[in-house]
Amino acid sequence: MKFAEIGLSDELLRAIDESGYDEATPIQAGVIPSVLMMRDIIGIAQTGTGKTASFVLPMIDILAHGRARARMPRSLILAPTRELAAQVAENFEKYGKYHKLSMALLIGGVQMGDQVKALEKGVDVLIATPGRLMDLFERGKILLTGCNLLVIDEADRMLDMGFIPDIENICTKLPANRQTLLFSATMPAPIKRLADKFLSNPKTVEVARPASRNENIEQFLVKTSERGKRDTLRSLIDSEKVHTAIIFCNRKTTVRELAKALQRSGYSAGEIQGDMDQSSRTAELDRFKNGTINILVASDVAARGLDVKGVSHVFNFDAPWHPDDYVHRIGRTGRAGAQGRAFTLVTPSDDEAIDSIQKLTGYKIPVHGVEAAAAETAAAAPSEAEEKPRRGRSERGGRGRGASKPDKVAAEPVDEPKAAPAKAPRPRDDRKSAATPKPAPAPRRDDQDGPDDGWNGPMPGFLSVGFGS
DNA sequence: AAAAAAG
Repeated sequence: MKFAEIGLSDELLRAIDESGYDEATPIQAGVIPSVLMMRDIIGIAQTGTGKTASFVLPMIDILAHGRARARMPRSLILAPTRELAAQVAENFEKYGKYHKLSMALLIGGVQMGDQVKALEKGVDVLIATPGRLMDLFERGKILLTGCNLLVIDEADRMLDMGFIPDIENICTKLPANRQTLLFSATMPAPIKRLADKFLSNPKTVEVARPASRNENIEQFLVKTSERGKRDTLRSLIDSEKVHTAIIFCNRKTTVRELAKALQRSGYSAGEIQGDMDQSSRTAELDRFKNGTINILVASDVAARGLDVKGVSHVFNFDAPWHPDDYVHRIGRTGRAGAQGRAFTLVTPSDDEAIDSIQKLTGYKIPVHGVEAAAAETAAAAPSEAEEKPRRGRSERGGRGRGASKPDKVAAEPVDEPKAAPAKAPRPRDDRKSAATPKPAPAPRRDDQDGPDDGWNGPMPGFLSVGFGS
């Protein structure tokens, strides 16, 4: 469905057009008309499906008329992390450029002064993380009685982070006859209860089944050892022709150490994790988005919802403890129709985690063959001083259970690589390693995602075998 | 087991 047929204003259509969009995604086609008719919505979708625009666009038109009063925001969007809140704000700026809507972004980690000032002037759109919102509310800086539109974004993540009581609290402070939109990638029971309690006669729009496999993402397990992880990762990065990658670790300390190690090895890498102050977090994310760095080492702060265009690879340096996190992490690639590859380093102690991931997704992730061998070589002759070889040790995972069960064979062929558009060339990465010259990064569009935002996926020239379970 | 979010 075309945006022009969806019932949006001309000014908005112009902004959409200038952002390079024409066709609405399924979630947008399902949600936007109903929001314009003032219905409550339950949207079951992950980001990358165009979910954010599905509420931002109609909100801009709904809020186009009328005027905000001091301390009385007209609408409220709740997001679980600061980065996601900022991302929503960027969308309002992009699509609202022909409207004069006022907006405030209320997130922690930054000075309150500007936020309070904006509130005093009156805002049409308030975008907030729960903590800072509650804080300012309790200080009497916000009145929610005039807030007729509420969006709860990434509700399942809010649940994971223990925000549900806050959300309920906030809901009771809004007028009862408001419009409420709730978005969630999955629908666990507590979220259903929340929806039953605070939405009236909602329309449910579902575009991707939770934990269903995104066919655009090729997944692999890479067997390694605790000690061999860094070398395994480096050889993977080198052999994979990485354009842009996010590397997930389970711990903030691991994030920091790995980012440093990669920098020392000459990679153009940065980090993002919750112990960094907000300005560094934002700065690192910007460097990644604008191509100054092409590798971002991250904690799960970046696992969900983060929308960076054209991420070609996700590496799980650590297998995530919770299977849900796996789904969210790999979802940072293969977005908006592009192809992506996701590699998870597994050590023998990760068997359980991998089991539960495979159970959740119903997909047996093939083992990547070549790198496992490379890891053993690497472990026997580490390139970095801190990685002492430890000999005479079995690198075999799975306690031999699955080793004799090579059921799945060849990796699926990569789909026809899409030609990348030749505009906005990214800065080159500056790896110093001359032995393995990096391919020039594909050009990248920074303004939006889109199906043409691809890169040339390498054809895997190896066999994969099944992982024992 | 960790991370995130208020400070």
